[in-house]
Amino acid sequence: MQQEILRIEKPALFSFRECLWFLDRGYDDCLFRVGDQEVRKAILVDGHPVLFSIREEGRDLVIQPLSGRVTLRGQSELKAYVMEWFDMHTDLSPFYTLLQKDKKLAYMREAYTGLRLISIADLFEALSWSIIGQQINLNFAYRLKRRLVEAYGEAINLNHEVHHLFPKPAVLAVISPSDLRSLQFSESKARYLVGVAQAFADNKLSKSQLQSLSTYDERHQALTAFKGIGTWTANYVLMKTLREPNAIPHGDVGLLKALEAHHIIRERSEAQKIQSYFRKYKGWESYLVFYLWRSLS
DNA sequence: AACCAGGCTGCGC
DNA sequence: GCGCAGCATGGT
Repeated sequence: MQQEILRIEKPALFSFRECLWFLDRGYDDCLFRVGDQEVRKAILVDGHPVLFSIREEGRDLVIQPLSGRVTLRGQSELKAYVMEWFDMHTDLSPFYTLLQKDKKLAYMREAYTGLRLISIADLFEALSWSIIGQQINLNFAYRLKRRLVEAYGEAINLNHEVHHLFPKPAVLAVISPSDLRSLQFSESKARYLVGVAQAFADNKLSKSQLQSLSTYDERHQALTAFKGIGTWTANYVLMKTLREPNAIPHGDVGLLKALEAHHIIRERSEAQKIQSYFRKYKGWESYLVFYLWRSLS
């Protein structure tokens, strides 16, 4: 059953190719598949699993549902999802003006033109992913995520390809942390993950509840109240899911590495220097972090 | 073979 | 309030 395609007009300073490049930068992410000119992904739309592809066509991004039934409401939901995934609402030009003034980073304007801060729209997925990624190298982190997703997530099969959705909180809320030990999660990491899943299942934590808080500090605090969510994780999620423009995952090893590589700091302990550097990017801190991450690949 | 990876908690001081 | 070991495993 071929379904109706959806179109989104691309904003200025948007490069689908740069976004795809970032998605496919050498890690084994199990939640989408990047092809030559397109990406395929499965998500829950209007309560139903839907597999879709995104490609470019002239001035538009074209979304093609590949399996699953998309209702009329689902269509606008799917469009909204894609716009959020690639941060298509933001006007990047103020950020590029700031970059231009920065001798060390001005090259990024040309090198990464149109790269958008790729989001993780789902709060539970973002928290799980950042808990998984704590302290270990990214290859290992992606492997852990794949094991978790393949063990507990729904799957859509199409043309001998399996497309997974991230597990629902309700599913992970009722497992035992020791079940995750066999996937090579550490004991504490397994506890954090199940604990967060239970918080979602018990409705003690949700994206909308977080969004209803009025200040950054309140949102940050609401997150760090849970075991396993420290300041790095909270800021990572505020950046990737809540799209806080001034979120900085302080202490992030990748960020520190990139700052060293650009001779912005000499040592990783120079917190003051980092703070004053970011002051020049007020309102665009998270974009700066994202572009610095991009520079590592 | 140590040492570090997209950190965090719990402990001792 | 601050420093530090321990965590599971892979890569260098």
